[in-house]
Amino acid sequence: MTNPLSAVPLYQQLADLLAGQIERGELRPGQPLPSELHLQQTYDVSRGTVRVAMRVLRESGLVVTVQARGSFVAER
Amino acid sequence: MTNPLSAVPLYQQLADLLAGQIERGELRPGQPLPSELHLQQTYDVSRGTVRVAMRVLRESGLVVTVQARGSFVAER
DNA sequence: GCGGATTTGTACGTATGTATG
DNA sequence: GCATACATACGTACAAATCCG
Repeated sequence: MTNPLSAVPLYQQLADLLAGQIERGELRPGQPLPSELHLQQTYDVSRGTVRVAMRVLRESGLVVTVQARGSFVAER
Repeated sequence: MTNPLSAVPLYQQLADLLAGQIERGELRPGQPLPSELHLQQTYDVSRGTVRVAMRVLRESGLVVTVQARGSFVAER
């Protein structure tokens, strides 16, 4: 899914991919995103890359993360 | 200098420490901060921890980072 | 209330790429 | 070409918080 050879960093590709799912309503407000482990296995990237992608999404206000619970699509 | 046993994360302690130097004028606008390598050796933390601290400072608008040049105290 | 499983948080290390001087 | 410095990406380990039986 993600392309390691692209000039776009993997973490950005993953963030874009998830942002797209949110914007298209495939992931709805309040709904949990897949866990870091799930994302890392699904897209074959390291957990660190997943975490950076999640940070990008948090900074753009798309998701909210709670320790030991998960990340959720932000309301509104 | 930083305290690994504190409840405050190392990266936050380092960010606070550098922010203090900036706010006290020990580091002035436009002036470069020590390199990641220097900071990691000076405070005996990993480069990853230094990078997270620098990210905190960037997000708070205190510093500006330029790849291959360094991080600088933000103007104003 | 306890213990284990799950999930995110912190911290470390290493390797390689990119840009600057 | 070489050295320096930040960027990306991988890995590991353990801590902290939550959830569930």
